[in-house]
Amino acid sequence: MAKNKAELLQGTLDMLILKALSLGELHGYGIIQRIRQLSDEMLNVEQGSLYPALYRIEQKGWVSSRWDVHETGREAKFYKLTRTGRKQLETEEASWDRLVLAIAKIRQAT
Amino acid sequence: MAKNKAELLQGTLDMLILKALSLGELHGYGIIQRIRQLSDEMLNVEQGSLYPALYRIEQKGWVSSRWDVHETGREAKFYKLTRTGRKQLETEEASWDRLVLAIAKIRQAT
DNA sequence: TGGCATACTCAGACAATCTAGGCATCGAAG
DNA sequence: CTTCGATGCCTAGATTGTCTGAGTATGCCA
Repeated sequence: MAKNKAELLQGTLDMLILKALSLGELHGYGIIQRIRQLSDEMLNVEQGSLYPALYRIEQKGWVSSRWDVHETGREAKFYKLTRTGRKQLETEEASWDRLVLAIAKIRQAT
Repeated sequence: MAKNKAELLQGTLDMLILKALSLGELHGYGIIQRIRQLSDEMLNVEQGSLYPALYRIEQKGWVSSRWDVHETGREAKFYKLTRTGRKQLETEEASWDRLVLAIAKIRQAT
């Protein structure tokens, strides 16, 4: 908050990653690009944030990964949403909606 | 996130405190109650979060405080939004709106 | 050949919140 | 009258998540 650079709030990154992967298997670097692009450049995830988050998320079983070569001939680690991950995404989206609603209520108070 | 207890996201607390105080001078304990009440019990700020936050916010000049006795006869420290604090609230609300918008964009992607 | 975008990883710093205590007062219930 | 919950303030420490900044490596293009 308080800066006008695209900043994340703690706790939203997992949801964004899961959402990005819900649109299809992707490698780490691609996740960053997809998030940036989908948010109209408003959100920018740093590599130093993403990879630890991916590791954390994989440990929890929400995504699975495999090394592969993509069309450009380069190697990359591809991440895929698991069934648990999809459920988790729904949970996090619901939490997010609740939070947004709660804050909206407070904001409209006079 | 991920728990269904009322949880805060880092970065939102300052905004909530400032918003609560924008409705009128109030003491610490009252801020907690006001936030809980306005959010329909969805948001619950812990004392251990609030008081350090108030201290931080006062250092930044966004609120001023004074000890006083309220109608019940008890002493309490009353906090009041400063002019800078009011500006800060606007800034934070704008940031929040941007974030909500950005995440909404990502969420609606198919 | 150099530089840029791509791609992964790790170490360390930092900030904000939470847990879990401490202290004190007041009113109501037993 | 004493105990207990609600009110009210404060602090220490742990935890967590994100960031900065660094390193490594590949492929492409000028």
